[in-house]
Amino acid sequence: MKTVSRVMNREPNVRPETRARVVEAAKALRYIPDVSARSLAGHRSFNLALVYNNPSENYMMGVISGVLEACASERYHLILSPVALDEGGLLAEIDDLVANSRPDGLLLTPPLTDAPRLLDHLAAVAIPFASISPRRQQAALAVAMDEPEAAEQMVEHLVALGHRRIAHVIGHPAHGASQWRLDGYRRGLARAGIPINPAFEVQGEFSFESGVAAARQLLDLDPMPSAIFAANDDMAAGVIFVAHERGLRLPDDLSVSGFDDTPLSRQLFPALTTIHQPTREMGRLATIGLIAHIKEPKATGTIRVTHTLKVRQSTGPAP
Amino acid sequence: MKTVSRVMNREPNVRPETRARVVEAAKALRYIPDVSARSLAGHRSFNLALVYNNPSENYMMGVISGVLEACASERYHLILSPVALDEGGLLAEIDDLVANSRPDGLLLTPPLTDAPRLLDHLAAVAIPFASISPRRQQAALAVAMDEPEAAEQMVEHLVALGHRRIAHVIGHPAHGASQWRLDGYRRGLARAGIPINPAFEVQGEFSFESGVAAARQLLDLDPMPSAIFAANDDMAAGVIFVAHERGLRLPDDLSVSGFDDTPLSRQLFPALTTIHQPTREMGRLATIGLIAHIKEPKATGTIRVTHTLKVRQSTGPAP
DNA sequence: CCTGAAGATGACAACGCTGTCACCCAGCCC
DNA sequence: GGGCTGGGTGACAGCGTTGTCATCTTCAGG
Repeated sequence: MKTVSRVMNREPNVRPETRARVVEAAKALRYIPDVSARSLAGHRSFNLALVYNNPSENYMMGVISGVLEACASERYHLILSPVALDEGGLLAEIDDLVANSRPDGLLLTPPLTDAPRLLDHLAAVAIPFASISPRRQQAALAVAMDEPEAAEQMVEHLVALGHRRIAHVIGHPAHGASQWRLDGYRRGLARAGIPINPAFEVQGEFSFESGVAAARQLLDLDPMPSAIFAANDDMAAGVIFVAHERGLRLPDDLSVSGFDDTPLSRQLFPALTTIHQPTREMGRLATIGLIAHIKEPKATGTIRVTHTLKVRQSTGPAP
Repeated sequence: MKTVSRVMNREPNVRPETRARVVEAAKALRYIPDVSARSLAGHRSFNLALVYNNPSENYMMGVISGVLEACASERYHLILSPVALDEGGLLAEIDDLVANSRPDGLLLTPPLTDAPRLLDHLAAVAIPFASISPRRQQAALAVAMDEPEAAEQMVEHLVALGHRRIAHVIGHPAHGASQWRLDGYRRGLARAGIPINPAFEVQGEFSFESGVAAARQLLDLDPMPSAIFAANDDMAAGVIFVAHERGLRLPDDLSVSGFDDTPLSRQLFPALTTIHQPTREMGRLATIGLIAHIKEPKATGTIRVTHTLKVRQSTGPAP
């Protein structure tokens, strides 16, 4: 019995021949270990929890599908935990989650990756977690993209098209990505020798509506920017909306670009130039890394993934 | 010990006074039943599986969030199971799911709600399931909207704006909703005394790209339709894309409408007139119903939810 | 050939609940 | 008052694994 257990769990110290016999017998009998019994006896749940509070459904769907893929191959289950952001509620919800579902590990997405009290709390209860795009690596494991570099590259693209009056719609202040992308934007301008114009940096919060508001503000300026780089696709959609509203031709009168490459970016008119963020891959890698870390606590580190500039029709030569 | 079990499971035959004492003690000791032990001893997993194969991420996110809400309140876990559609793979994946995760019930979304071999299989292995928008009620429990009625109402709206040349982009042939919406479209025309024009019914498959293709076909007609009603929002986005491409003014030259009221519909320009489908609520109700059915197998039936016509800026008076 | 170490195997007791069944007791009927 | 019914309570044996530890086997080295 114990030998079967060893074989099913890929543990060492079983003769290859014995192992083969067990595997064969299991197949013949269609034997599949019972998850409940395994977790009761083994003190682990084979559950991972994906904790999120993210305005963008498209982003989450990408992450989720990657996480699911990895979970399936590692025979773990995924618990989705949408949570509130306010600190009191957040900690209570996490406690609830941990008490009830006893996940073996957590996956955090921005902005939860940087909620100090949450991180302290997780450290206190000693539950391993992996972070996707954290501001700083505080998790055992992190998956990240070079966001400033990507944003800089977007500015470069616009500069190459002849733009000099390039505006930026900043993301939600609580997300690390907002700062990174803003930094990249500024670096891009600096590299092109374009001075920073404070009026061209408008605060948004990653939502479509905030993009609309920012665009109205920017397009009221005189001279108005010839290109607007929004920190995500949803806000870029808001910018495009306002541009259409005002009868501007895109990209002739105004270039617009986004960040994330969500499905939305292909469905807008004109199709949106954006940075492809491999959300699915990030979810997958974070999950695989987390599971490895659970099995072998010294497996830690940061995994880097690469972005791609997707040039579509929403950007063109400066007027 | 058994009495505690009864209290925690809200079983009858415990004196109110005893019950209160148990509840109090549980709170004082922060006692929370162990899920693994409960499922091992009780032969149920407290897992529900949401099985889906759906092109629309927005639709699924709506359903998922409703399902999660219900799961949280009923203390169940959700397992997400994206599956292949081809029959061989599908059944194998379901078997795998059932063998490994032993869910207490399944939630099906279109088009899986109508895959005959899948339904037979589920009946054979005697696992309860609930269907969201099934073509016919074959599940113990179904949640549905009056889709033909909703589509008819959309046509009515267009007719009221003076449109007579109203085209329809049909959804994916495997989805029951496609037929319902087509039926509703035809009923709407019939009621307005407008003859059906076969050239105005173009097959799509619910994707943005198929909407683009359908739109090109429809806008090449002479005379072209003055309004295009697409069977979902993604295809409507495709129609809007092509209309912009051709320099048509919306809604002055062409009215466009969709179905589902996904977030996309508010982010397009002009904002899309569509039918609001309460996906979140449908997910929630299906889940609650399924859990009720698991506890009490004679709880069956169809739950109706109501739609709403959302008039936005993509439809206007006929030219 | 013997010894010892390391590898391989298996016996057994948990793990923390629930189903079953026995028991107790109050209240009711005759 | 005796017998019966049914609600309330709890004892006990699993549920199907894994961790621990004992035992057996193998093989290298003396």
